[in-house]
Amino acid sequence: MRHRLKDVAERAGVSVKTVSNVVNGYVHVRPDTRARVEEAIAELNYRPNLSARNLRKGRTGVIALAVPELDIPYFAELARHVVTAAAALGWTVLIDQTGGVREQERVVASGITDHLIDGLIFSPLALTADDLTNLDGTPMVLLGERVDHGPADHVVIDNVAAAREITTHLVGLGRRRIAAIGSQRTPEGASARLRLDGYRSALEEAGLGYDETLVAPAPAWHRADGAAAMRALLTSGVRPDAVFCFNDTLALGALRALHEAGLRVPDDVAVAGFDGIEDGRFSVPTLTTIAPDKERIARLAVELLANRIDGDRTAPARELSAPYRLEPRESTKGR
Amino acid sequence: MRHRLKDVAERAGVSVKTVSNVVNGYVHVRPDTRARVEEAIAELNYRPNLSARNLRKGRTGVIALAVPELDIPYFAELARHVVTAAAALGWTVLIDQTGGVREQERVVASGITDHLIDGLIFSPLALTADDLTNLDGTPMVLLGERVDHGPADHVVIDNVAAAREITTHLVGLGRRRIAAIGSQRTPEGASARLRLDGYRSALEEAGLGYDETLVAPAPAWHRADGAAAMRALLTSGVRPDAVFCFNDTLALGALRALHEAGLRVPDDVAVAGFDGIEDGRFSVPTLTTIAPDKERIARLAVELLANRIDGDRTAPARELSAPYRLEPRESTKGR
DNA sequence: AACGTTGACTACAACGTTGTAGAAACCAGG
DNA sequence: CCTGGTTTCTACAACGTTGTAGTCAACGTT
Repeated sequence: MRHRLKDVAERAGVSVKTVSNVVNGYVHVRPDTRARVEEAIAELNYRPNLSARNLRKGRTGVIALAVPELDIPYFAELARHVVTAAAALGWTVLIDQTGGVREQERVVASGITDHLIDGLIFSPLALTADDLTNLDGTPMVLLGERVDHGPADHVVIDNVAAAREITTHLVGLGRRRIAAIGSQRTPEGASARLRLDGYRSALEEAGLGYDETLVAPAPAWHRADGAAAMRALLTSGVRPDAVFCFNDTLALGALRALHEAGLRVPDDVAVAGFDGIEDGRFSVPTLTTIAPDKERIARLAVELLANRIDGDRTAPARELSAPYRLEPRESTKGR
Repeated sequence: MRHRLKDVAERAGVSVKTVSNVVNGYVHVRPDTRARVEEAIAELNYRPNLSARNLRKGRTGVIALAVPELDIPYFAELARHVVTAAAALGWTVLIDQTGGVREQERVVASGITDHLIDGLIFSPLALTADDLTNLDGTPMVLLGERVDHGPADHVVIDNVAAAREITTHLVGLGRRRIAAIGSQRTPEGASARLRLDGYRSALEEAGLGYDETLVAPAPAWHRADGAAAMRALLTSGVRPDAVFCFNDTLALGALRALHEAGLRVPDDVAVAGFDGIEDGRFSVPTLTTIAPDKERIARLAVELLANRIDGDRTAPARELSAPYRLEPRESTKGR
C-alpha cells in the first residue's frame, strides 16, 4: 500500500503543504505539529514519490555513468569510485553500458537525456565531436581522451606522458626490442593513438627507433585480444624482449600467451600494462602498470558535473587532469 | 532548450493529446496529421519528459540491480547480463552497490522503493528475512542463497550439489588432503555455508573424512583474502594436495600465494574455484571452476520481476533454479 | 432519410509534489 | 491599543504527461 502526502496530512490533521514542509525540513513548523506529522509519516511508512518531486522540481537527483563495458575491470573500478563520489553529493548513479559501439554511444549522449537524468559522465570509445552537438544542454563530463575539443567538460590523464614513462622504464631495464600491443586504426582508437605516440617518442628519445613490425593491433582490449596479439608477435619471429600493452587486460592475455609459448616473464620478455587494475597485483607474475588515480578522476568528474548542473551552463568547457603513478612489479623486474 | 507536448502541438496545429497519441503510436491518427506532428517533433527535437510520464503512469521503466561490489568480476558479469535481459523488455537498469553491508542492504531493500524504480533484483550478502518485510510491495527478486524462505521470488543455483561436484572432481584426481578456502561464520555467510556443506558431503562420500584444520576462513572473498588464507594454510603445516576455493577471486589469490611459496599448480597442489569468471580462462595456470549460467540467471530474474510488476503481486513466491557447469582447466590437470 | 458505427480529434482532469501568495495568530515596542 | 514584523499554517496553481469522456464528421446499412 502506497501513501501520499494527502494521506499523511489527513492523519495528522494538517494541510498537505505542512507535511511537505516537514518532509523537506522547513524550519517554521511548531515542534508539536512536526511531531504529529512525523508520527503519521512513520505509521503510514510514507515515502515521497520521486517522479512527482522530479516533475515539480525539474531535477531527478540521478546522474548517468556511461562506460563501454562493466566487466572490463578498469571501468568497474572506476564505476565504484563514481558511485561513491556521487553519493557524497546525494546523487544516485545510473550505469549504462554502451559496448563501445558508436551508435549506442550516440543514443546515450543524446537520447538518454529524457529528463531522467540531471547529467552524464561519459567514457566514450567511438564518439566524435559531431555526435556531441545535439545535447539539449544536458550537462556532460567526458572521461579519457579529448574528443576533438568537443564542447564538454573533460577529465583526462596525460596518456602520452604516461606511455612514454612506462616505455622508458622498459628501456631502463636494458630492453632493446620493445613491442607494443593494442594499436588501433579506427576513430575509436583515440587512447590507442596517444599511448602509441608516447611509446614511440620514448623509443626515439632512447635512440632505439620505431619498428612497425613490433606493434601489434588489437581490435578490442580484452584478455583474449592480448593473448592473440602476443601469439601473432611470437609467430612473426620478431622476438621482442619486452612488451608494452595499452591496457592491463591485454597484458594479462599476453602473459598467458607467453606462458603457453614457454617463455618466462620477465626473464625472457618483460611485460607492462596500463590502468592499474586490481588483478595485476595477483597475477603470476604481478603486473607492472600505469595506475591512474581513479578516485581522483571520479571525484573531479562528479565535481565538474555538479558545477554544470547547479551553476553556469554556458561557461566555457574545462579540462582537468588527474595524476597517475608508474607501479613497477614482477613482470618487469631486472634480470 | 527543452520543449513540451504543448510546443509541438502549437507548431503542428493540433491538440496536445494528438501529439501524445502520435508519440505513443496510437493508430487512429490521419497520416497527414501524423506527418505534420512528426515534423514538428523533429524540428523541436522534442523528447518526452519521463518524470511526467512516470508520474502519470505510475511506472518508471527503471529496475534496480543491487549487488555487493561491482569490481568483483562475478557481479560485473552478472550485471552485464541483467542489463541486456532488461533492455530486451524496454527497461533501464540502475545498478546499486551495497558493499555487502547489512545496513546498506536494508536501505536498498526498503528505502530505494521511492517510486523511482518499478522493481529490484537483489543479490544480498548480509540480509535476513526480517529485513525484507517492509517493502511496500515493490516487486523484488533475490539472487543467490535463499534468505530463510523470505517472501520474495528467488533465482538460485544448487550450491551444495555444485560444491560436491567440484570436490568430487578433486577426489577423482587422486587428491586426498583437500583444503577449502572461504568459510565464514557470520550470518552473511549463507553461500559459504552451503558450499562448505557440499564440500563436506563429497569428502564423506569418498570416505575421506572432514578435517577442520583444512578449512580456512576468509572474511571477504577478494583476491587478497584468498592469498592470505592460502598462506595461513601453508604455514600451519597441514600440507594440502588440493584446494577448493569458494569463489574464483579467492582462487586467484590462492594461486598467487602458492606461486610465492614455490609450489606448483596443479603438480603440488590442485586448485579449484567457483563462479566461472573470465579471468580464470587466462590466469597462469587457467582455473578449474563451477560456472553458473549467468545469462540464464539474469534472464530468469528479469522474467520473474516482469511477472511481478505486470501480474499478480500477491501470488506465492517462486523459486527458480539455474544450471551450472563444471569447467576443468589446467589448475586441476591430472599429474 | 434515419440510424448506428467508426475514425479522428479535443477538452479536461488527474498523477503527487512544491513554490507562491497570503491569512491568521502571535509578539514586541511605542 | 495600535503598528509592523515574524511565525505558522493553508489554498491554489503548476510541473508535463496520459486516460476518459466526449464532439463531430463520414460512412454504410436498413
